[in-house]
Amino acid sequence: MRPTIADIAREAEVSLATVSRVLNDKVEGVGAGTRQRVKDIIARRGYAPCGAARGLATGKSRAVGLIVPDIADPFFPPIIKGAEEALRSLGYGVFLCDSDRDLAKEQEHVRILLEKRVDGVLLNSTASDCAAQLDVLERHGVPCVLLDRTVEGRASAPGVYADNRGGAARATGHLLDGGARRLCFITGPAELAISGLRRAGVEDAFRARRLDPATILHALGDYSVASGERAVEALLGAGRRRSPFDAVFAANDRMAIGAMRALKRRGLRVPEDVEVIGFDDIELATLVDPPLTTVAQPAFEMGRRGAELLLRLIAGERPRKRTIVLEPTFVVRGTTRKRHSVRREST
Amino acid sequence: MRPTIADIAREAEVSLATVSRVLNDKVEGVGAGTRQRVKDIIARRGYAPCGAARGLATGKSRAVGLIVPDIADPFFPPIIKGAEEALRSLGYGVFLCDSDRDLAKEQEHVRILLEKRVDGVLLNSTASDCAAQLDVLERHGVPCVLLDRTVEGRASAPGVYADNRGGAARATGHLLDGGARRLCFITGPAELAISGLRRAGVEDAFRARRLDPATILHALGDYSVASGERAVEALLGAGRRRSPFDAVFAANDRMAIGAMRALKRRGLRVPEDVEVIGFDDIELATLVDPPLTTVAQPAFEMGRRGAELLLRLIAGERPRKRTIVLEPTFVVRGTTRKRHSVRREST
DNA sequence: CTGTTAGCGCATTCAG
DNA sequence: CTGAATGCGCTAACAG
Repeated sequence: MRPTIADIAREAEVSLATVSRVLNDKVEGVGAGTRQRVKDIIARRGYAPCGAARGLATGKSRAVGLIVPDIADPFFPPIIKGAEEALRSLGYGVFLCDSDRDLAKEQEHVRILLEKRVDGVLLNSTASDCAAQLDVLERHGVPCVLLDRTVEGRASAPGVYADNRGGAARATGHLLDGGARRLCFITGPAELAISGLRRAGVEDAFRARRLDPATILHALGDYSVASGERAVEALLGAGRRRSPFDAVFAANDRMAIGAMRALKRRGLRVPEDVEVIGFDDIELATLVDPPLTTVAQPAFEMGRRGAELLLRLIAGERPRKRTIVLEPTFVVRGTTRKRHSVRREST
Repeated sequence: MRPTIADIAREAEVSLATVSRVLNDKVEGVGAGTRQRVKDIIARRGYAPCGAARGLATGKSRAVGLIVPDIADPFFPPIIKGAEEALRSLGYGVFLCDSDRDLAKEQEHVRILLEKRVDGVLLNSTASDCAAQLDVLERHGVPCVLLDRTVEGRASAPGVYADNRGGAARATGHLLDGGARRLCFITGPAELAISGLRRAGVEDAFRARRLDPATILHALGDYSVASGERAVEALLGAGRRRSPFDAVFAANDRMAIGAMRALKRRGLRVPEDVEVIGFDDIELATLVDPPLTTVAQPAFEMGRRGAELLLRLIAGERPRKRTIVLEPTFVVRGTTRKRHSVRREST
C-alpha cells in the first residue's frame, strides 16, 4: 500500500498538519528540526503526495490541457516543448490532446479535460470557429489561452500569436521588389483566420507597391506537402506553356515544399524560373534542396509565452496585455534569387 | 460554482447514490425513467463529474503518463498519436513528458507522474539504463510498458518494440548483395540498447555472407541530422582521396539524411558513388532527393499496441505475452541502386 | 511552533 | 429500485 500523509505523521510522531506544512513548504509553523526529520522520512519512504486528494482539497489540479491539430505536423512540436518546459518547472502536468484536425474530437477533448479538472487550457484549435469551446471552458471557469489563433468576435480572448499579416507582407514584398510579378499564393484552410490574415498581408504588399492584388493566383491547400504539390500541378496545367507565375508563396513550409516538388518535376528551376517562399521555418525547410526561404515563426516561444500567460490567468491575475503578438523573422535562403539593389521597405 | 453530484441529485429529487449510478452506467439499480431524468439534467447543466473526487474514491485516475526523449524528433509523434488514440477512446488522459534526452529530467517526470497518480506509464526512455525508473514505478504499483526499448536485466519487462536486429540485417544484406563491400555504419548513442541491436544486425549480415565484420567503419551519432553529417565528413577526411566506403547505413533516417548532405557537398553521388540507407521511415525520408531507402518502423502501431498492453496491465490482467515484437519493413527508394540480379561486383 | 477538525466530491457499502 | 452513511488523502481554518 502506498504510504499516506498519516503514515508519515505517525512515523515522525507529529500531526498530519505538520507533515502537510512541510510538504507545501510553508515557511512558518514548523521548527527546523521537525521539518528536517519529516523530510528525511518522506524521502526514505519514497512518499509521493496524492494529487487527487490535494486537488479535492484545494480545488487545483496542477494540470493543464494542451490541444493541437496534429502533432505529426512538425510545426507543433516546438510549441509543445515550449509550453511543457514552462509548465513542468512548476510541477504542472500537461495533458496532450491531438484533435486530428477534427473539431468533434476537439470538443470531446475539452469534455475530458473538464473532467480532469485541469486548471487551464492552451488551445491551438483546428478551426478559428472555436467559440463553442471557449464558451464551455468559460462557463466552467477554466481559463484558456489561444495559441497561434485569433477568433472572430473574441478579439479580446487571451492568446499568443505571430504577426501573420505583417510576415506575409514582408515575404511578398521581397518577391515583388525582386521583380516577381505573377504570384501564386497557396493558402491554408478557410476555417482558419490566420489563412485570411496571411492573404491580407500578401495583398497589403501589392497595394503598397501600387500593384493590383487581383492579379494574384490563388490556390487552396490544407497544410500538407501533397496539397502544395497538387495546387501547383493544377495551376501549371497539362500544357507545355511556360509557368503562369514566377513566384510561389505558400502559407506554410510543407506546402511550399510540395510546390517545389511539383515545380522540379515539371522541369522548372527554383529559384531561377520560379521563386518559392514558405511560412513557419520548420527543420525540414533547411534540409530541402535548395533550402527554403521562409517566414520564421517563434514556435517554441509561442508555447512558452502562452504557458506563462495561462499561469498568470490561473493565479487569478488580470494581465493588461491578454494578447501577445510575436514578430516573425524573414529568413532568406536558397529558393529566392539574390537581390542586388536596395529594396524598399514593405508595409 | 461548478455543479456537484449533490446539485444534480437535488434537482432530480433523488439521492446522490442514484446519480452516481447513472454516471457510471450501472445497469442495475436505477429505473429507466429516473435514469433518463437524471441524464437530462446532467446534460442541461453541463455537469462534468470531478475526476479528482472520483480518483480519490476509486483509486484510479484514468490518466497515464507518456515519456519520450524528444517530440521534435519526427520519429516520436506517430508513436504518441497511436497511444493517444487508443487511450482517448476510453476516456484516459495522457500526460505528455518530453525528457529532452536528459535522464535527470526523465526521473523528475516520473516523480511528477507519481504525484498525479497516473494509472500507468508508457516509457520511451532516453537511455536503456532506466531500471531506476522501472523500480520506482514498480514500488508504487504503477504498471509500465516500454516503448521501442529493451532494458538489460529486465528482459521480461512489458514492452513493445521492433525487431531492430533483423531489420538492420535485412538492410545490410541488401547493400552487400548489391555489391557494397566497404560499409560505414553510423550508430546511435551507446546508452541505447537498440543501438547495439542494430549494430549486431549489421554484423549478422556480414557473417551470413562470410564477410568480416571487422571491415565495417563505425561512426557515432546522436540521431540528429548534424551528427550524421559530421560523422561522414570526419570519415571522408580532408583529402581528395576517394571515399573509404561505398555504402552508409545509419541507425536512423535523420542521420542518414545528414550523411547524404555531407556526401553531396563532397561531390559524391548518391546512390551511384555511395549508397545510403536509414532507419525509421519518417515523412522526411520521402521528401529528400533522392528519396531515402530505409527500414520502416510501425511507429503508430507501436504506440497503439503499447497503450493496449498498458490498459490490460492496469485492468489487472497478466497477459501471456508481455513483450510484443513488431516487424519492420524494408522500403527501397532512391538512395540504393537498382538490383538486377544477384551479382557480385565491387564498385 | 504544533495539533484537531471539518470538509472537498464522489463511489460504495449496507439498509430498506 | 433507492437512500443514508462512510471514507478516500489532503488542506485549511481554528485552537492551544
